[in-house]
Amino acid sequence: MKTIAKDSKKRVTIYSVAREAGVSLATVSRVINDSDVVKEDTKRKVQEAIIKLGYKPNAVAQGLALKKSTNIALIIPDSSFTYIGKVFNGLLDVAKIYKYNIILHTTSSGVNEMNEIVDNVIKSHADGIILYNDYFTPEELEILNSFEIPMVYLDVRASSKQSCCVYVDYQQAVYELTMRYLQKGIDDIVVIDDKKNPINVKQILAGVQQAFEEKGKKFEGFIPIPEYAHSSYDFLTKYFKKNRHKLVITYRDSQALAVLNTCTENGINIPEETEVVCIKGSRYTDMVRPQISSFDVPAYDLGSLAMRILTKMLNGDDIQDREFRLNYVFKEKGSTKR
Amino acid sequence: MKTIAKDSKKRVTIYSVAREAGVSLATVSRVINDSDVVKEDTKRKVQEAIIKLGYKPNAVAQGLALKKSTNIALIIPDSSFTYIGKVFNGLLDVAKIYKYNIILHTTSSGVNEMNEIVDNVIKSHADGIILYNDYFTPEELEILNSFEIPMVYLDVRASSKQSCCVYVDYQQAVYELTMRYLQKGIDDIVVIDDKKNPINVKQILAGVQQAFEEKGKKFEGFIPIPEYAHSSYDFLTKYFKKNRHKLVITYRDSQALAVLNTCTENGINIPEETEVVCIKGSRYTDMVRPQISSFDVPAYDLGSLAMRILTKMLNGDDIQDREFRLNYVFKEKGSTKR
DNA sequence: CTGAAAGCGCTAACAC
DNA sequence: GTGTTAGCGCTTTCAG
Repeated sequence: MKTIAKDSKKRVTIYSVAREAGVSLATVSRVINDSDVVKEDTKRKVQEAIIKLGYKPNAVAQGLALKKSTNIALIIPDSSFTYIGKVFNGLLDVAKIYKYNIILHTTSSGVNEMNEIVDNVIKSHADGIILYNDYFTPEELEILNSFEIPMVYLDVRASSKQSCCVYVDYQQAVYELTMRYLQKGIDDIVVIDDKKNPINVKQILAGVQQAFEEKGKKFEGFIPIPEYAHSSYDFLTKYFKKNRHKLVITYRDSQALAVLNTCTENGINIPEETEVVCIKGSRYTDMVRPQISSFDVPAYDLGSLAMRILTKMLNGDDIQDREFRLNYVFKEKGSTKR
Repeated sequence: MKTIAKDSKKRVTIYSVAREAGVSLATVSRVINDSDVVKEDTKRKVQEAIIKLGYKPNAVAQGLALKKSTNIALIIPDSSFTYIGKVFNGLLDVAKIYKYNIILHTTSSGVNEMNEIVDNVIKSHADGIILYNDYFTPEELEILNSFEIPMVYLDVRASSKQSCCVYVDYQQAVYELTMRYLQKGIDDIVVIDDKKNPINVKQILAGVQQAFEEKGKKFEGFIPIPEYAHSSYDFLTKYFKKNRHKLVITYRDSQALAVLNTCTENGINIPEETEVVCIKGSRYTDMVRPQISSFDVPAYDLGSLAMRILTKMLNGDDIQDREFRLNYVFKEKGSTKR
């Protein structure tokens, strides 16, 4: 029995299917695109041919014809990954060298590689962009915007005519937190810098300052991480050997852990003498002892909402709100007093 | 002064550049592909036009013409992400619904969606595949392999004619570890199950069993996580309230933490009474107290090597070895005795 | 050294 | 309902 050679290495195209089914390629196209004008009978024939040949439409060709690639660029700082992140870093570095795109675009702090990324995003004809918590300069954003690709900022409050954002109001969260302490008469509050999340730290500072100002005080508790420090963990370990404060606010879980460990090891009781709050709670803030009080951020929703909004934009739907705020919950644990 | 309308929303193509430079599109193509046959003078003209118009080649069209997409599919279980992973989960779930491909393909345990993933990978014409630590069934792999797309397994030891692997020999690592304990006369050793990393657990078990067998003993210390358990963390928390062992081996950091916390809270001294080893060390295994002894796995290298090998395969280079083993280092910390 | 033209696989008018 | 055909933007022979 002679069939279309199944062992031929040639990828099966819409032509082969058409031939096999004895119809034109237009008809096959209609079938795979669920057009309802095709007669039930022909449709069946085509579908059988598709299955028989194992045909799968070539998305690249579809992309060319439709002028849309059906992929979206996700731009994200490589520092955002934890363990598995390292694997990604490796993958992506080399992929970049060899010009293979993993459409996960990561940015590394310092290096001015934004142009390269914009380039890649444009060339790959991403239909939309999701930009996670990153520090593009206004000029770079301008360039990105000039291509008028729908974009949503993730975890950052910013928007423009072509973009929306999904964010958590860290400023408000920290404002409320600070306010509670100030009302208790506690103002020895410090905020730890986080080079990897400058935007968030800025928001945290804004929240603290807002509270201080409202109370007629001046906030001076910002603790920068010096350039020479190996890591913020190292620096904090040293800093808290000598200094103590009533309330320490950190963004990342690892920083909160550094404070926790150092204080404990130096006989400073937590939370009696020093209280610690981590803004971005994680599984780990719950797994250490004492557990670290933190904000519960709806990470999943942040992602899904961003994507959902982007698809709406791509769909040409009318979007009234451009900024979507998600709520947080303060989880009071062992690192703060009741 | 009249220039090609810069405010026209139409994306600039190779034609526009050709017109602007007063050459044919073939020449432009040669220039952007660094062909050396173009006269220096024309090349310059073209390059100027490119810059003037801000031309960027359309990778989709190139993909069609060259029959290669220059992107590679990365398949990875969604459970592999930690915090940032959750964001991804959200992004990807919705992206899938709307048929937008983030070329990061994630698989979720349980659901039989492998076919869908294979489909996507094929349709998107990925030139290569990296498969991270996942549990495709042999049949599914068969299908994937049938397309003869170069593939590298990451963190799993497996290979075939079209695929290579980059892995860490967990079995050997655990074998050595177990051997040390057995030689000290300690055989109350348990291995904790990890539903999210079945392959690795299998390797761990193999290592332990190998050591036991060599010592003429039978290993019976496998602790499965029952189906009804909310999470392995919860289960372990309960289990170690009532049971104690000399050495506990876990794969994930969170499981080691669960053991650590529970033992400590129940007055079991670590490492004096119970020792804990986490196979996959992380930043967190170092950040808790006591620090958890673990294996240092070269995550970055795992990723970069995998990608490097893949590019070689895509390049048609001859590859003699198909399996690449990377080394681990045992980091002895506070959760084990010296 | 450069241009003309075919073709990559598919979609979308436009005919019939 | 279904087939024909003209692109989508680019690469690559093949002429000149």
